[in-house]
Amino acid sequence: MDDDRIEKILTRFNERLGELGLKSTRQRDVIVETFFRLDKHISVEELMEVARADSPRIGYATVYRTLKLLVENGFAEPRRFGDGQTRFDPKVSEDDRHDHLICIDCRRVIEFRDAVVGARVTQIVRELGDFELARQSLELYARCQDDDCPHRGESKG
Amino acid sequence: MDDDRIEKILTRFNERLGELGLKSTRQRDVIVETFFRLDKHISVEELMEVARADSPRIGYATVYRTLKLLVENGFAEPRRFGDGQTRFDPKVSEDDRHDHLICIDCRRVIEFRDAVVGARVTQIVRELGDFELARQSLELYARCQDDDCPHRGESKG
DNA sequence: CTATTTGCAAAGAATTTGCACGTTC
DNA sequence: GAACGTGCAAATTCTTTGCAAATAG
Repeated sequence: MDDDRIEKILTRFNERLGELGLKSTRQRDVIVETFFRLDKHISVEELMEVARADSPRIGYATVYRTLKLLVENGFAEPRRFGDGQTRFDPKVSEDDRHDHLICIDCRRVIEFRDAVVGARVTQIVRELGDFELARQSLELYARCQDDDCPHRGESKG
Repeated sequence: MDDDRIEKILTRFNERLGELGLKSTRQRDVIVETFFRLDKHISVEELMEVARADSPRIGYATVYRTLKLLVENGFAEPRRFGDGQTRFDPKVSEDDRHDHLICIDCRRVIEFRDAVVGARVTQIVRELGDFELARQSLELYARCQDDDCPHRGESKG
C-alpha cells in the first residue's frame, strides 16, 4: 500500500481514537503504519518483528492492544487459518473484502474476491432476522495438486 | 441424533480406523458416541464433561486426539467463533453442511444452510486452479437487535 | 495535572507431548 | 507379544493482565 493511503488511514484512526477519548501515541502510529504497509493477513509475531525495526522497545502487549483497537473500529479483521495463530487483515473499506483458500498440505493461502458470495450473505442475514452484519469470513480448506506442494497427499484433514 | 444413526457412524469410523492400522477402543467409542449424540458445535470442555459421565477417567489428551482423528477423516469440522475455544461440528455427509451467524454482543450462534453459497464455492475453487476441496466455513459476525441481548450496543467489533 | 498508555514480567487459557502402563489385534 | 492407545502431568504456545513508570492532551 502506498504511503499516501497509509497516512490517510492513520489520520482516520487517530480521529477515531479522539472520539473515543483515547490518545494517539508514537507506538500506535508505528504499529498501524507497519500493519498497513505489510498489507496482508499477518501474524502478531511478524508484525512485532517489523515494527521493532522502527521502535525496538515495542512490546507484545502493545501490539495486541493496538490490533484489538483496529478490529473494534473496523480497520482490521482477525483471521484463523487453522494453524494456531491469529492473523489480521487490513480493511480499508467494505469494498476490499476478500476471502481465503488454504492448502491443508502446504499451508499456502490464496486470496480471492467474490461478489456472488457477498451478495448472498447480505440476503442470508436479512432472512435470518434483525441483525446488523459487522464482518464475515469464508475459508476454503483444500489440497493443492502442485508438484512442489510439500506433504502432498499426506494430510487427511 | 438417534441411536441407530450414531451406531452406523461409529461403525464407519471404526472401519476407517482399521484401514489406517489404528485400533478401536472403549474411549474412542464413548467420545464418538457422545460427540454425535450432542450433535452441535461443541467445545472440548463440554464434550469431556459429558463423556466422563460414561467413562470418568477419560483425559483431555484422549479427547483432543480423538477429535483430531474425526476431523482428519471427515467426521467433524473444527470451528472458531472468536472466543478462545475451538468447537467441533459433527459431519455425517456433505449434505449436512451448515454455516453460522454469531452475535458479537450475546455470543449466540445461529446455524443456517444455504445452497447458493455452496454452489458458488464449488465454482470458485474450480476457477482458482487445481484444488480438491476438503472443507469450508463461512462465519457471519453480527449484532442482533433483540431486547434480551446482553451488552447490546456495547461491543465495537 | 490527570487519565491513558507503555513495557515488562507474570498469569492464564488452550492444546500438545513424553512416558510408563494398559489394551487391542 | 508387538504395536498402538491412554492418562497424567509437564511443556508449549498464544494471549491477557497487573503494575510502576512514561506520556498525551
